[in-house]
Amino acid sequence: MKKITDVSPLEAHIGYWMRLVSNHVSHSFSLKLEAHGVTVAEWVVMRELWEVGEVAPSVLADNLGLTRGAISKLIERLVNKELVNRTFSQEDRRFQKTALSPSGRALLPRLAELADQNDAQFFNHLDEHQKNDLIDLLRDVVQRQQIKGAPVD
Amino acid sequence: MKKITDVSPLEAHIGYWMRLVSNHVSHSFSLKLEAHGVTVAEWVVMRELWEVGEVAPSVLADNLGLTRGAISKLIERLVNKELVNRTFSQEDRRFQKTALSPSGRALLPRLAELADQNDAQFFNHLDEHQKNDLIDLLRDVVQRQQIKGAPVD
DNA sequence: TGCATATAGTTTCCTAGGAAACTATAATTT
DNA sequence: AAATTATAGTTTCCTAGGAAACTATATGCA
Repeated sequence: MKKITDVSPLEAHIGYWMRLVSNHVSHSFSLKLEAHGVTVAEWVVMRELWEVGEVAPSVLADNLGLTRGAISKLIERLVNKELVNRTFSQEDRRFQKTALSPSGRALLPRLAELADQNDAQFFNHLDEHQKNDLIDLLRDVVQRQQIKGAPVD
Repeated sequence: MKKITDVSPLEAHIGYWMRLVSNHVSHSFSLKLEAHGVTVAEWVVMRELWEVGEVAPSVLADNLGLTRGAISKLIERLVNKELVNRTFSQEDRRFQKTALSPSGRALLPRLAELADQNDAQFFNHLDEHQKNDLIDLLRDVVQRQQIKGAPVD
């Protein structure tokens, strides 16, 4: 029987171990990106722009699960680094479009390579079967919990 | 063969899915804790104090992988909420000891229950075998990567 | 004893994102 | 046409943690 003051060990929770691993995967990646002067959030935005081409900041916010304030500041940073170009609509002056600049497009595959390396560093000791099972399991959680967006940090 | 501008899909990375799930597990837990006026970082500190009893802030910092500045502010917040007691050493006035207050000790099992519920919400559709395999896999990564500390956010 | 060094903890500065207030622009309603 | 409402994006305020400077205290060594 379970006493009311029973406290289960932290290590009994899957979420505990997953956060511990995930934090380090993310931190390790951020160190790799740092050499290129890019943060993880900036990488995520750039990667999304690589995928979708030229879009409004609000679309990025929706796709990535960020607020508009956050995207606004991220775009600002990326424009300052000349990795993203911003163009303003003539017809409706509320609208912008953002897209990777030539240098952003040139840099992205190199950052993607770092992402590959980072994932390999943490998970390549698993065989293909284990990796697929794990991804399936995580995808299943995402689907069950109706998780939207992308992990930005 | 691999062209230099090939960019692997985000969804191919285990780290991507793990971060996505982990962010939501953590966020969901933070919402549960919010009802009790406690943040995830505060929970982690309280949970550690439950484990180790009365210790110096620096020990908490080491155990949890936080900086001393961060622990200092966390302790301050927890003391203000009267969940933690702080005592100053007479022999060596540089030293403090921190411990859960009576109300902190009373609250902790209820928070632990929320942690159990949260983990269940995300992972209880897995059978015991799957859960154990997953924890083993994550533990193995932690061990291989020499990961120390605890996930605080 | 006195000065350099080590230690414990705090404070300041910086960065980052969310919430909400705000600005600018366009569309809709009356 | 004027006023209201909706939309896109920005700015401000707030919180939080890391890095590093800083304070206070104690120890070691000359």
